[in-house]
This record gives sequence, C-alpha cells and structure tokens, in this order.
Amino acid sequence: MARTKNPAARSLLIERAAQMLRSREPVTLRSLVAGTGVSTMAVYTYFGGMDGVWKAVRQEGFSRLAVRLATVTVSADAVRDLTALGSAYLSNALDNPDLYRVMFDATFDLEDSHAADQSLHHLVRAAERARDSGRFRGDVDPLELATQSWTIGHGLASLVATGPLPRQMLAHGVPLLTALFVSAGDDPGRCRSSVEQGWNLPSSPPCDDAPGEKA
Amino acid sequence: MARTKNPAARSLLIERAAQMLRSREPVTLRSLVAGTGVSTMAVYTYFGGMDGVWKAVRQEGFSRLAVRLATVTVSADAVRDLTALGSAYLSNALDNPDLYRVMFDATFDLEDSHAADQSLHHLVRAAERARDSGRFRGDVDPLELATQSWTIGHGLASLVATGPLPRQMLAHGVPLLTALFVSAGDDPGRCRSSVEQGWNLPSSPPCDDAPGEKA
DNA sequence: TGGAAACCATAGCATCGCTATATATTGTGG
DNA sequence: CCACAATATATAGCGATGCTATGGTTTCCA
Repeated sequence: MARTKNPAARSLLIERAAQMLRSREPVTLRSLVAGTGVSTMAVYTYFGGMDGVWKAVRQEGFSRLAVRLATVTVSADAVRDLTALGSAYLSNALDNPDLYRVMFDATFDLEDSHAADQSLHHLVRAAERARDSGRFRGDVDPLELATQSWTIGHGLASLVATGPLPRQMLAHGVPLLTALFVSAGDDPGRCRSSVEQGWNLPSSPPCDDAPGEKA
Repeated sequence: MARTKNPAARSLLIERAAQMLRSREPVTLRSLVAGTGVSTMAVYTYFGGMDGVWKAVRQEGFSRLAVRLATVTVSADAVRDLTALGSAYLSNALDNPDLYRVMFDATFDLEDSHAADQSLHHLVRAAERARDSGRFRGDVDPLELATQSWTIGHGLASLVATGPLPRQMLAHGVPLLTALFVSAGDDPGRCRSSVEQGWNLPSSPPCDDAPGEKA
C-alpha cells in the first residue's frame, strides 16, 4: 500500500459520517457510501473496516475540539482563560453532541489518548499560568487542577449532550469552576469576575439560550 | 419446552445480559437466549425486542445504584453523608462499568428519568439537611447542589469507568467535592474532615487500591 | 371439560459487516 | 511506447444480526 491513497475520499467519508451522525441517520457501511460514487470496498482500503471509520470519526471529533480550544486566546487573566477553555469545551460538545458521544464511548487507544492529552494540555498550561501569576497557591499541581476542570466539563457535557439534563443546566459550570478555582487559592470575588468573563467569552457561549432553540 | 408462565425468565434474561456485559461478550438476541432454554420469541413476549432488553438492563443498573445509595446511612454529619453518597455512586459505577455505560448511552425515557430522579433525591435530601443544620448557607438550593455533586460524580465515573482516566483518578473526588461544599458555605477544616470520613465510608471505597488489582 | 388466551418453536426476510474473486486503473522498467 | 506488476475498485456472496409470520403447545378459568 505504498501509493498515494486518494485522501479526498477519506475525508469525504469522514465528513459524511459526521453529518449522518448529526442528522441521526444510522451510519452503516452501505448507507455511508450510498450516493458518493465510492463502493463499499473503498471503506476497507481507506479505513480497514467500520471500526476504522469510527476511529477516524473520533479523531475528527478531537480535531474539532482542538480547533475550538485554539480559538481561546491567552490573556493576562489566566483564570478567565481557564474558564474560557472549559466553556469552549462545552460549546463544542453541545454543537456536536453525537460526535462527542462517539469520542467517549469506545475504548481509548493510543491515538485517542494523544489527542485527549493534547487538548488537556491547553488546560494544564492555563492552570500553570494561574498559579505562577499568584492566583493559585504555589502547591497547586496544574495537571491535577486541569484534570479536575476536565471532570467538571465532561460531567456537564455528558449529562447535557447525551444525558438527562436540559441545556440550561450548563450554567452549573460557573459555580462549579468558581468553587474549584477558589479552592485552589484564588480570591473569591476576583475569581467570580474572571469566571463570568471567561464563561461568556467563546463564540457561542454554552449557557446562553441558543438562537431559536426552544425547550 | 414445557412451560410455566414464566415471569422468572424475564429477570433471568436481564441478569444474563448484565453478566454477558460484564464478561465483554456481545449481547445479541440469539446469544442471549442460547443455553437458557427459552427461545428467541420469548424476548419479544417479555421485552418487545432488543430495545426492550436494553431498557430493562438500564433499569437494572438504576436499581443496583439505588441499592448502593440506600446502604448509606443517615448520620448527624450531613456533609459526610453527602460525600458518602457520591462515593457510593462511584463505587457502583466502577463495580459495574458496562452497566453504567448502558445506563447513560441511550436517550433517556420517562422511566429512566424517574429512576435517575429518585437516586438524585438522595443527594437532594442530604444537601437539604446540610443546609438546615447550618453547614451550608441558607440561600443554597439543595437541588442545585445535588445536581452539581452529581455532575462531579458522573464526570469522574464516566472518565474512569468507560474513559481514559486510570482508576486512581477517582481520588479527585475528594478535593472536588470539598471545593463544592466549601463554596456552599461549609467551614473548610470541618468540610475536609467530613468529606474524608464520608469518602471512605461505603463498603468498597472507590479511591483505595482494589484488592489484588494490578495497574 | 372445553374454549380462549397466552406462550413458544420454527422458518424465513431484510440488512448488517466483511471477504473472495475478478476486473479496471495506475505506476514503472525496458 | 508498451508490457508487466501492483494497487484500487466492483460484484457477489457468506455468516450473523434483529425481527416477523405462522402454526403448535400449554395454561387458565368458566
């Protein structure tokens, strides 16, 4: 398999799978290739089977998450940035709920772990900056705090995107993150201000009512 | 084969499905009834199809969770009780990871929501007692605080039981819950003590190294 | 005891992921 | 420029899936 395998068909199928996921159509081997001009065998040359398709879709999900997190710019207020990263994480999960579900329902392999670590690293760096700028205590481990922020973000995303909680429950992110950051040493008043700023920073704030969305 | 009108077959199949889930065997219509003496049609008379089987399995999961939560006895220290409920939630999820996954991967229907609400109510009552006993501020909404505790518990359970985090990351539950309860008004020192007591209370503490379990 | 209702076994259908084989396409050495 | 080898695609089919139709068996109750 040395030759250049048509990379256009690969991303076409991944995009189509993501779109079918969003429109709630079942993604099967035959329905995936239907209408695209490629045959079922192409799936096996490109992905090695449906498992490979799901793997690629997961990576697409992580890729979109990485893009979202990258839109959060670094400011002088690291607590604000940390909150903005959490908010971006949630808005990404809510904009791609089925993709988010696929990302976390299969067992993680090494590539997934790498992608997840890369995303987590955004949070780690922000936590480190918050500590080094004096907002958090010196004994705060940035990785631990980032993991705890991730736990809050994933818990909310999971319960709201694929679970029983309604969308407005995302607003719990504000008090939860505030409590965590205050426990890390931040001043309560200052923390509240930073969190509220960061929460509403991303392009599509996850807590505000979406345009035209009805409960 | 002969036959008794057999309500026992229902719970037999549910139990078998849960066991197959635990042993990682694929649960299919034919494999589910294989060796049990009941035929494939029985699945349709009892459950109406495989969807009904999964629904029943989800209910079984919620039922086991309810049993776990019920083992947490009420004490004078409501913060300890609240933590113990979270700890019991996590130990249940870790003892039945596949069941836990099934509980939260399908879309919730009314029965599931009822079961979840019932479990959540345990937390709500404990939060209410913590507030009324003066540990939390008077303006704390027990339902909100219970939901936030649930978010932490579900986030940890999901990331550890079916996700990328190793088991020892469950220990993050202690600082997360402490931060939340302190933000609700509890005294930091007292809160830490209560949380540590409650965390190690359930029969199988989720953070301790399991017996004979190797990383 | 007889009839009605509930229950179950068998066979078969459409579809699923996947594979084997044959054909078309592509890249490369002479 | 052509013949050949390697790769990609297309077709057909296999085992297995969930599900349904149909007819036979068992159970219950009047």
